[in-house]
Amino acid sequence: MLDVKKIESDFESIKTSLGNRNFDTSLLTEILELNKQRKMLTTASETKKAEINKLSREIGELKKNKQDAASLMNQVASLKNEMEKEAKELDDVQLKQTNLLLNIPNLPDSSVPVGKTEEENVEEKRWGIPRSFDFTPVDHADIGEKLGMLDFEAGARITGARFVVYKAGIAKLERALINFMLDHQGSKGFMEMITPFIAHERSLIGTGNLPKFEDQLFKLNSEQPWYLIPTSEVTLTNIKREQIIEESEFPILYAAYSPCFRSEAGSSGKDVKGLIRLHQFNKVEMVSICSPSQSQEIHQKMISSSCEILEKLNLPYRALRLCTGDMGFASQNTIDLEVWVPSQNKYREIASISNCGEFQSRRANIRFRNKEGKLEFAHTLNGSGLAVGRTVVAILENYQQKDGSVQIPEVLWPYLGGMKEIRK
RNA sequence: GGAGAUGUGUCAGAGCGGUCGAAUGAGCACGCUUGGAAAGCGUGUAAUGGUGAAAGCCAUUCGAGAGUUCGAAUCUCUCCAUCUCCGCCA
Repeated sequence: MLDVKKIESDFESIKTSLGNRNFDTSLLTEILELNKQRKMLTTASETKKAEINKLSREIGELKKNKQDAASLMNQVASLKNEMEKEAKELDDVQLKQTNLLLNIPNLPDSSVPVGKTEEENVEEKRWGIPRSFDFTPVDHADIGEKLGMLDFEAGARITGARFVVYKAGIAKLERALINFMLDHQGSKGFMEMITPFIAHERSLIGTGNLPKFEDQLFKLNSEQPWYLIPTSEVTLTNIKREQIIEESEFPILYAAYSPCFRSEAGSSGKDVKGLIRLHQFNKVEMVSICSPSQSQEIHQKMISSSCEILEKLNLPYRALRLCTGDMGFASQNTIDLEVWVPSQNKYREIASISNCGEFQSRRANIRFRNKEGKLEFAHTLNGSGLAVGRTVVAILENYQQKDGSVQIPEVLWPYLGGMKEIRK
């Protein structure tokens, strides 16, 4: 959430910034207008309330002395009437303003390239050389199905399209990757966590998934407004919701494995085959909560940590700095990692690492006490480390053999009881 | 799921419906004291919003929300969380 005071004082630059995100900036004008009303109504109703409070004290005095207070009470009654009307208007205005604010994305950092679409993302790094095959590489879904270890039909039978059943060797590979990734992140100082996989509305507002992106979430049919989490970024970040943190605890570094649930509304026809786009997938996620002065450095740390995972797995990848038009709602600066997918002959997203600045902590009210003893909003960051299903895609495809078997990256051998390849 | 209890500031813990943003401890900060420290003494110790150049003033906040009342931490209702007992389970 943006600071209204900032919108007031830096109106033009914020307008440009959000324009670069393809955002309809007329909302900003509306917010300023509401803010004027808000201030007026606040002053008006508070003045009346002050008067009422004063009279009430006088009434108390009179009553104590057994004197007649009827005329004062009449005065209060009529003041109260007006005050309540104004207070109600104020509530309306405030609600409207908050709703608008909750729908405004974060401001891109000055280092973010300006651009309209993903075409204008900037490649910052390329690592590894895509393998040249002496046969035509098969896509991962076919590899998995031929091995009898990825069962999309069973997934559809149980639940529906975009669900899968992992079996035997590939199920083990998925589990091994989770463990490997958590161990790696742990070695970089990220505390391993297990969080709920269901979160309530306030948490999802905190991270920016609500109110704007409700159609991308699975909502439970429960008494409480509960949702399946789309990523454990939600739960990890909200661990500190409404909390005041001592600066000495910073930087907080968390890592968690969780399944992620996404409705994928609006993506019909995209990546219909295979593991790339499922309603449920596994991910290891990193989250950091830190002070503003630390956040850039932590961002870098998270990026290199995830890069190292790909390097240890010997998977070719590239890093992109997302342009203003392609960045996520809550982010002010995002690096995507894309892994090489031979069957598609291109790089596909496998991680997204974002610095959200104080955008989320304003929504979730995550604050810390700085050296002067004053309260300040913390910075939050999140990043994949990594998407596990897509890592399986990359391993199956990049390590496939002509006979349909798949070699296992050496770093995973200890996680698989010494198993070095997957074969039927 | 059933029964009961509780929810106050950084923590512990008071609080007759009016002068309570809230006693008292502890903690913390500063000062005095001391060769230095401890003890002792003194002072200070919330957030958010409005207004103001500032000092300040005003409003709101005692788990959350609604209500009763001229006036609510204090009364009523709903919800949430925690604890104890019972039931049911992984």
